[in-house]
Amino acid sequence: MTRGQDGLAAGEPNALPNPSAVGLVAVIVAATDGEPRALTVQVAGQAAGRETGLPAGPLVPEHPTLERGLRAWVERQTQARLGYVEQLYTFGDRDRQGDDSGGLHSLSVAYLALVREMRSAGLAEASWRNWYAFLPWEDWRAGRPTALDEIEAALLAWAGGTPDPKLRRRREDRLGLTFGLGGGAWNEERVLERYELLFEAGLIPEAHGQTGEAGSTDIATTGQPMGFDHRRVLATAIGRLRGKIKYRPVVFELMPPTFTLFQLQRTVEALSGANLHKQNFRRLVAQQGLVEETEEVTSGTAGRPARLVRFRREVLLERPAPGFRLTPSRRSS
Amino acid sequence: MTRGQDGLAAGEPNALPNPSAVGLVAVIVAATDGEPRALTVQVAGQAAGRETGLPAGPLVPEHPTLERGLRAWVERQTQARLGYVEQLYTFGDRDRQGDDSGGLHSLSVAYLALVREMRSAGLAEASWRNWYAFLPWEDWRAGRPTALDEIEAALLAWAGGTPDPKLRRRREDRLGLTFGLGGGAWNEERVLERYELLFEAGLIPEAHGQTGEAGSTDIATTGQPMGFDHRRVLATAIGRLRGKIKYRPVVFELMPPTFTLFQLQRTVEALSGANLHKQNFRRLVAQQGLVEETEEVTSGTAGRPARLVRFRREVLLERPAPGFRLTPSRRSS
DNA sequence: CTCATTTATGCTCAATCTGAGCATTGTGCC
DNA sequence: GGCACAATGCTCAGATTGAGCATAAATGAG
Repeated sequence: MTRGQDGLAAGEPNALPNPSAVGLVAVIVAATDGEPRALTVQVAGQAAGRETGLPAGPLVPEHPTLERGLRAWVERQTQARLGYVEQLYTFGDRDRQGDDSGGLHSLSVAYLALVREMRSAGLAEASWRNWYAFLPWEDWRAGRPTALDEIEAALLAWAGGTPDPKLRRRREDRLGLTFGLGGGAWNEERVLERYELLFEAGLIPEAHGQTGEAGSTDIATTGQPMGFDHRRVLATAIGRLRGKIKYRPVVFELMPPTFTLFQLQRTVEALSGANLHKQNFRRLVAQQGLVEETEEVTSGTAGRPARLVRFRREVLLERPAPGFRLTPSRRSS
Repeated sequence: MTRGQDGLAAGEPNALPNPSAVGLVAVIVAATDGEPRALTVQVAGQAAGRETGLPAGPLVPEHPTLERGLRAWVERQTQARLGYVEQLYTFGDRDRQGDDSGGLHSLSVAYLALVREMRSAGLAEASWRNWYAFLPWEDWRAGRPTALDEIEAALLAWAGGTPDPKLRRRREDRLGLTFGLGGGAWNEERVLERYELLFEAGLIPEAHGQTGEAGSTDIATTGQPMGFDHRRVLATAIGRLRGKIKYRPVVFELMPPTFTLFQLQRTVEALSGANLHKQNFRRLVAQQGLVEETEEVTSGTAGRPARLVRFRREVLLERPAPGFRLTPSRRSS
């Protein structure tokens, strides 16, 4: 098992060679054409065959800092400067690791990284995938996701499927809180909680047999599975990012040097999974002073040409570094 | 080095026995009489003698989940139900671990826990300490901390102490961003960034020699040191908690079953380190529906008796689970 | 060339939300 | 009784928000 100088070996199967080893996982996010993408790799699955997963590998003590090591590795893989890197969470569940053959604990330290360009040059087995392929119920941009009809039915059945009235009540409460069932609102940040609920309810194939019930495994409804519980990591990343853009100007790390306000809006919408009121969005960006105009305007596209703007890096040094408040509109179909 | 059944051994020196081991660290927070406290223990210092630190110990694979294991351990130690547990961060800097004798990487997974009662029964070497003893510049409740005068002077000297004009500019920018120097505002959430800046500037004794400069080490100014870079963990916890109370009703985990609105306000102020406008605070709590009145009122204290209220647990199931927006007032001296 | 379509941009308006205070009401204490 | 100290009620102006209306400036179909 010789490795190069990389701490993380992306293309390789990431079955942990040493059960007590610590691993790194990265959710590397880009946004192109208004779609949110995550870098995925093909890994050796638990069963035979290969399956999709996130870039991951064992932690090697090459760099003085976890983040520094991750940064260097990702930048080499994606040929892109990392605009933003954030530690997400350290997962240590023995029952969710995928391989718990050894009795020893193994940890995965997960990171979120935002990149501007999406050339994945070199990396043969890696590809950028729309992240909603894995979590279809999270995309409300075209209105309520159709996947939710089936999901809700299955969840209600799951909640009602227990004889214990107290447990049933608790399950129903969780449904209301996470999926907005029973009059609650959809909170776009509760991505992880929704995934975990589906997992418990047996709707996630990765849970194979761990939770008694078995439900629909239609990929169009419950999304494409990933190896090693990596969908949980992805869900964590999306939820975190959706929260972050509201109070920190991190979206700009995904944008090209100059862009139009509408492109910016599309990107924010892609991340948050909801549509925004256009005029109010520009007003927000304007008064926060997040961007400055360039001389150029777009051309060739449909509609009136838009002015190109660029991110005002100075805002990072100003006030409580603002982001975007998200307020869904009814612009959807 | 026999240990009990506890994954974390609090009273014991936590010099990692195996340099590749993963450790847990916990910031256990309580609030009594309007003061924020953290549970501390005495540990064997890097040099001779004992010094203060946070409860920590090696991770043992006893529980299926990291959080579950930490929860069980803390509850046993503090004799209190943990209201809230949150993973903070995983620290992996080789140059900050305190002992980096072995070449291997060692990680510390840090957790934040909130407890209601503060009986630390049993635990001989543990004690609750006002967390501002370790970070005196973070407490603005009695007005601008006097410690800041000296700190600012030292920081300005540090920033100006480099010949490279670009580096100097960057340092000054960071001073403005974190400490509000040069016209910026004080952002109470940037606790960690402030600590790290002081660390870099050589004002933190724990940095002994790692950063060239050596500055004031007056404890009243730069706070009481901790072993193993645990002050960084504490700073992370405080910053995180200060952010959290603004949008999640976590303060209530620190309150007794019933309390007055003013006690609640005192607790929020203790955590955030800033004073709030009283009338607006109650208005906020009222319209958010965070509490419900009880029959009882206080007596024996100075001033008009206050109505006792209790937390409405139902809000956890309602809307985007609100917290407190903090807006400092000028009530301070 | 003209019109329908599409996107960009400017502006308005009412409903809230916020930050700051003023005023009044109860209690324990001297 | 008069004070000091809290608890509560209410007001008010300014800023923020959520929703639209209206207009301008391109492209592409016919």
